[in-house]
Amino acid sequence: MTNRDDLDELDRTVISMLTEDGRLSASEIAGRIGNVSERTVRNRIAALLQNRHIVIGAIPDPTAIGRDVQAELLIEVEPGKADEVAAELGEYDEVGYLAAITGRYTLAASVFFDTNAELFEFTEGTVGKIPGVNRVVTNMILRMYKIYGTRTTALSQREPQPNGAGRRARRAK
Amino acid sequence: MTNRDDLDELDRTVISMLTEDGRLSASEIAGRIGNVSERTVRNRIAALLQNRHIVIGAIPDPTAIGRDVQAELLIEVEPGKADEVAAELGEYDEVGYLAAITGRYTLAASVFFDTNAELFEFTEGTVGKIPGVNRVVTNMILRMYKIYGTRTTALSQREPQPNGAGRRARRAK
DNA sequence: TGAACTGGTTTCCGAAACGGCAATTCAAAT
DNA sequence: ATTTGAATTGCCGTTTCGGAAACCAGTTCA
Repeated sequence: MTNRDDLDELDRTVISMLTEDGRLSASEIAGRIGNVSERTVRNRIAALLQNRHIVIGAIPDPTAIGRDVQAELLIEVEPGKADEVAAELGEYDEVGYLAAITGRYTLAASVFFDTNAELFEFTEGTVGKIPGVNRVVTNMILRMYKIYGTRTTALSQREPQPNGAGRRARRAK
Repeated sequence: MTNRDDLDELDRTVISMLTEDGRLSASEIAGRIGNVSERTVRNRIAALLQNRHIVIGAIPDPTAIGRDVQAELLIEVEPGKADEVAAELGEYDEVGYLAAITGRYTLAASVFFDTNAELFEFTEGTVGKIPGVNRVVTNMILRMYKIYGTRTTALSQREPQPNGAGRRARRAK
């Protein structure tokens, strides 16, 4: 299982660096920190991933990839069935965020679709029919500012990364 | 600026693979796809990053790193000031998610803190005092199931990644 | 029609990073 | 002080990366 509270200073430093840029090399990280061998950093990263303290992944800007229909769902679930319903919802990769909360509703979720029809089908046809779901409130997301700690285009109108090229593709294979 | 709708099939495929594992090598990706040179994949990735279509980063499991106090904020903002307030809130890295929504409230946010005191200080001292903010509703997050498309420990009780070591650190440097 | 152009793709290459292994060092326990 | 389990480190062959130049369409313009 995942242990908490067993992260030391080094782990936290590594995590915060990787949060900024998940593709940083171990040697780069070690270099910035100092007094740590590049090999150790590599070990730590491997362990962090292995224990699922972190996950390294690409976070697409939803609108940039065509998922233009975004919504926040508030779901009222019959008492005692939250975990169950959540497990079911978690299976859909259109669900980007899902949590149990206090207050009027039981679950809060962020969902991304290509079309309104798909969203409707999801709320009505899928969520609404899960046993234990008593109510589903849908609030459309008008603008996404930040998504998992990462600013989206709505907020990041700053300079592009000082990275590689900036060409765009036209022909696919 | 960030262009949308200029992603072709290859881009989407690459993105979906990187979403699963942000550390996949270009050659690995190219290999799985076929008919594409490893170099091209590398070019595409560079472009995707450069245009901010995607961001690759480590996504820490909040509870795993000690951010045990998580909450959903619903914020009512004076008409016309949503962007402004959002820009301000987006600066805080305790804010992991932020979006403008339809419905009773203007903004929805997910925030992570180490202690209740910090959360309180944030809602009362920070958010509450931003000009244009009329109301702040705080719902505690009792359980996080999924965070940016990635299942958290609450849902991911499956096998660890077939990765490197599983040792744990004890001594920091 | 064909030459110049443009922009992505591909190849090539040296430098850097990675993964596995074994030796080493450290800290806690006896 | 000795033992012991675990993390750190160095080493090495393999893989991956970054840069530059050649390559190849499709497009524009004479």
